[in-house]
Amino acid sequence: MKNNNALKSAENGGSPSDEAHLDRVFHALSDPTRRAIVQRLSGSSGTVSALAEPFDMSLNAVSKHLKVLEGARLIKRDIVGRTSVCSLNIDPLVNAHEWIQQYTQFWNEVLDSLEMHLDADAAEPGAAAKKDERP
Amino acid sequence: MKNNNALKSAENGGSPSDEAHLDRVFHALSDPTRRAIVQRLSGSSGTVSALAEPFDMSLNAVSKHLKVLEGARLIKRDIVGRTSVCSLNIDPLVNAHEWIQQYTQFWNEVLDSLEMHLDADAAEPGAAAKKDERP
DNA sequence: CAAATTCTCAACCATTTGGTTGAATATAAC
DNA sequence: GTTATATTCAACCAAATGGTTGAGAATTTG
Repeated sequence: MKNNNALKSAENGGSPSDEAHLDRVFHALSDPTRRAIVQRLSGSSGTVSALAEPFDMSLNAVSKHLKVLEGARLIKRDIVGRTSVCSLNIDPLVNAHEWIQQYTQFWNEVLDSLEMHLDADAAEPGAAAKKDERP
Repeated sequence: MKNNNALKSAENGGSPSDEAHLDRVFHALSDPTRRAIVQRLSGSSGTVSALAEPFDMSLNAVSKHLKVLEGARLIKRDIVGRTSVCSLNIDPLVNAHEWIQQYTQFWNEVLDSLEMHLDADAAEPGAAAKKDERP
């Protein structure tokens, strides 16, 4: 198993009534503005007005988006003076990631083993694990 | 890089006006009924009524959910006689997976390298890249 | 052909969503 | 203390969502 750091943190802080939480996380990610905010916050944290600046909508609209992200626990806020600084929390992303991986992983294994059998140069066993070493 | 099969198929068939497609995929996954259907279909394909059977809602409601999943290209339908058989298409799942991975991956690397420094038995360099080879 | 099965389409309804504007709150600066 | 800045709250609105029921359309069965 890899990525166990994130997995661990997801187990700890990331499962409050699991299904409903996944609802909120996927819903939060279903909007392009909110995905852009996540993207932006993956670089560095920022205040509400800084986050709102690139978007062609009112500050209030962005504030609402931030509340949706906060509801999904994708961001946390630190109140600094009169500004509130938002930063990314990847735990719910890991939850979503894991949910999706249940299904992609199985099929990737099927396809990988299929390709292992179809590949002409797959003579030595165990080649499927080092496929990307081929330039 | 591994799992390049799914990555490849995602590049080919999975990017039609990318952003809007991600909207639809994440939205499709934000509903528990639809996630259950995806889960169910990951086992085997099924007709509309077979898929509707476990749920406490009308057949029509499930039909709508299937249409949402179809709109996100998460399922495809094969009309067999008077039944339509739905099956899973993981390409959009891989797209979503990749989007999320942009952010989880970076932090996993940070955390992994942090753990590498904290772990007592992390003496040899380059260990972070082969963590999952450890049984 | 008639009847039953499988599924979609259309209309309707309550609730949520994503946006707006305007007022209110709290902190910082003058 | 007054004014400017940063942010949220409240009300409102159009559109989308998730569900319902009832009427078709297509296919299989009797």
